[in-house]
Amino acid sequence: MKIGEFASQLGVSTDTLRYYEKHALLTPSARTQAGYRDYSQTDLKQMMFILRAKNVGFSLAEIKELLQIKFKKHQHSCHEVKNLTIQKRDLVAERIAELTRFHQSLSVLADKCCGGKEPADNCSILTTLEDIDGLNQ
Amino acid sequence: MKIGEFASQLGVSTDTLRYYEKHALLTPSARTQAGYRDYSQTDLKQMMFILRAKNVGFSLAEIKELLQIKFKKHQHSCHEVKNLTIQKRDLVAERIAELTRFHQSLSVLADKCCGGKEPADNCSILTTLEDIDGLNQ
DNA sequence: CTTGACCTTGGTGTGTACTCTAAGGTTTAT
DNA sequence: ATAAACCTTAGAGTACACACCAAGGTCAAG
Repeated sequence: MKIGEFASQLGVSTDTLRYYEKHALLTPSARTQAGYRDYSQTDLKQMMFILRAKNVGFSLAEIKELLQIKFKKHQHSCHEVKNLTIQKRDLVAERIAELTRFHQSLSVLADKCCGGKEPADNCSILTTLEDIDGLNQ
Repeated sequence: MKIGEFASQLGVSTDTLRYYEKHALLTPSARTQAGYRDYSQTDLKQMMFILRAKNVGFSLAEIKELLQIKFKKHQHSCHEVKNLTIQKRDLVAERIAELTRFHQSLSVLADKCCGGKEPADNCSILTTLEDIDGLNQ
């Protein structure tokens, strides 16, 4: 399968596939005589693995690690895989916590402001940001 | 106040201050005869405004907008300011929702895996990612 | 045999918020 | 007088995940 068909089957761009190849995530198993990339069913499975891993939040670098484990499963332990997963989950949790603090602060700000048509001279949002730390203790 | 002292008072780097100046967030009110940046108390207040806005999750681009409003308050309305705040809050909420989905999927994956020392040949995390969509419907 | 659709490589651009470097000028203390 | 510590500019590098472009080769249809 040439790159164009492969890409449209997966709903990604050909640029993405070349990018993944450059970063050693997916190298097509063959090339045609003309030098065209020739993707196989195995490549399809691997690409689906990559897309699923992306869907659960893994970065490409992390997916690369997962693939290396997947290629040599008996040289790696469940422990390793679970660790990667948990580390990622905890990182995501931290980010959620940070964004939640943002959300909270923004809600407080928004609630303070009337949101009317009048000039912003006494806008509570601006004055709160100007004043001595009302938000972050 | 020269840039070094100003920076250490605020807990930021001199690079950051030059960066903010380049991006029109904070231009020191004066220069010394030698061409050194000379920051005033007003600059200090403005920088604190910027840092507080960052602390509630605004990006530098958004802070720039806020500053432009702040400089000419009577030419802008509360409505504008509140809109910026609410838009940001909603964007943050979307990002939280996405990360929460990631967190959920990663938790499901982690719970499936024993995490033991045995080889990863039958690791549930890997097989789930290999198998036909078990996670994303 | 030519047109159009596809493919190739290599390189550049995007957005975010800085960080670092090089090559040089200034200030302060000894 | 000179060393240390500061300052200046312009420009390059970082991470992430691609998108876009140019110049050219290949392939199938009419």
